[in-house]
Amino acid sequence: MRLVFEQAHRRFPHSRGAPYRSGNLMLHGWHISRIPTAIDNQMSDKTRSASAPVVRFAPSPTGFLHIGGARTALFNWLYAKGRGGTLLLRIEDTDHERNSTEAVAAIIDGLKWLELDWHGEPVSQFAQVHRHCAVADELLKDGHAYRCYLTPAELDQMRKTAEAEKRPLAIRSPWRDRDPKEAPADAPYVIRLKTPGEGETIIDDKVQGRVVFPNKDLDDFIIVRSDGNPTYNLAVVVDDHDMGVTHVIRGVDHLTNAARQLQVYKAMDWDVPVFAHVPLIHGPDGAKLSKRHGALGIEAYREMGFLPSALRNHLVRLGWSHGNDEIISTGQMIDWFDFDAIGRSPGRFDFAKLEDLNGHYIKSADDLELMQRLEDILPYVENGAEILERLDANTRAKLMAAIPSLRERAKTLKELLEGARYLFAERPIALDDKAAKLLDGADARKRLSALLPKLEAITSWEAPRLEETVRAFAEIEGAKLGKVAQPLRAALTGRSVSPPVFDVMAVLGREEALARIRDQAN
RNA sequence: GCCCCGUUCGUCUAGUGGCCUAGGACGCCGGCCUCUCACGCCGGUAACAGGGGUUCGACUCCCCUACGGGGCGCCA
Repeated sequence: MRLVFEQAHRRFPHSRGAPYRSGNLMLHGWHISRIPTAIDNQMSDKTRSASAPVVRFAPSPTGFLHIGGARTALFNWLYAKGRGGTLLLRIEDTDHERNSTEAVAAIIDGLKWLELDWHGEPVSQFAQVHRHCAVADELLKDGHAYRCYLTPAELDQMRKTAEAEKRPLAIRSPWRDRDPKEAPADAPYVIRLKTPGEGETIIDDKVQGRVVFPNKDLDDFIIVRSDGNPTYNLAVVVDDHDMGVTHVIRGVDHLTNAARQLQVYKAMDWDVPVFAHVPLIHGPDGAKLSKRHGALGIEAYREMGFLPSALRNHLVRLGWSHGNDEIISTGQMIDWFDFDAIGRSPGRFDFAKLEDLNGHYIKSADDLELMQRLEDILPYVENGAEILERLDANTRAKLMAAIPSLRERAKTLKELLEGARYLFAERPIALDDKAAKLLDGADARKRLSALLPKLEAITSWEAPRLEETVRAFAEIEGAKLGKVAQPLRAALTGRSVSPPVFDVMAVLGREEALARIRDQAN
């Protein structure tokens, strides 16, 4: 399938006049499709109410879905869901050299895991080159753009001069007003947009407010490269327009692009979408997210044992608020989310808070869902393979039975699994240092021996009955419950920490529990 | 360097001129509960970057400075 995608890229060389492409691409089981034609749009327009927003999430497939992208996707999704709108997914793959099909798969996988759905098939921006070029030609024809024959060396010189004079570089090519007939034959050229040069470009941003850019600072940016490929700033505008996008919600790093893109909208006389540029997310130290810290792929969070609901909750609270609400269900998010409550300053990703949130969601999750998620991450966690090996009908039932007591003390699925290890341990179970110490005292093992017959006499092996028995025993012994319960815990789990011992015994089952106690009694 | 944006407890934030001796959450510290660990509960620590204005009154409005961030590609 990957081949198909690569082939398609090859089939449409980056030169003018490549054949128009139709049909869809398949990749990792996902269709990457063309933007529907105008006729298709008319059809789907009927199903959309006039006021319902159309938003899009447009990641570039240069890597995995990172946390900032995930939040952008979430904001778009929430905005659409809350208003009966549509979320579209477009892969910005025009820079074929830096793209990878693995990245597309990772992004799609990440979105699916986060449970963010979109409408239709993901769209490949690259598949639209011809349309982008057609628009560029139109711009050229109408005099809104021009061919520029400036060489890299000349550009470099301009840059240096600007720097020396300490003024910003705003390229206004001499070719802007030159007669095209003077153009050197066969020389490579780029197509630049003829921008106003004077006045102001105003972005009325839903988050950033009214942002004014002096046009003198906006240069005649390139819309088509010398190899005939359209650039990003042209492609987004054309695609957003063709896809009927009404609201562009993306990171602030695109704010200055919005000013440039606005020039394209104006030149084409197209409706301008509503812009909302949301602040970025920083790493724990306040610095920009980098690969070293913070900028993990979304799948890393899954492997750390976080629930998508918890991640969504944390993500939405980063930069957006609804009064003092902290734990916000997806339904509430959808109802409440709007631009006016988005702040303008960047937030930091806080693992401690995510863990706390995750703990809440683990507590309230459905047993079956939890079980499923647990099994899902088994391949990725330490000792997971071991557990996976021993997971059969019997152990699965035990795990299921233990979940209520385990979930209370776990902040992540990983911790939950860690707490469940006693279920999978094989006799004689190994004691950790603290557990060994609990059984070290002169009385501990003796007590276990004395307790054994009482436990063996129990007919209904259930937590309340077990507790009753042990408590009565402790009383007769004149010992505090802890003096009996702790050695018991050590014998049953090999550790000093576990869910309540009576629950442990119940979950383990009569035979296994008694056998473990016998192993440690003298 | 130039352009744009920001700055409330350690962190995420509430706050839209008087309700603020600034509230919540996470974290941290203490206590209670207790068979361990958690949970839960109670209590504590801790912030309006600095300086000028405007106003009867500024966390809230304006200006400057400092600091932080983003952008300034034939990347997206």
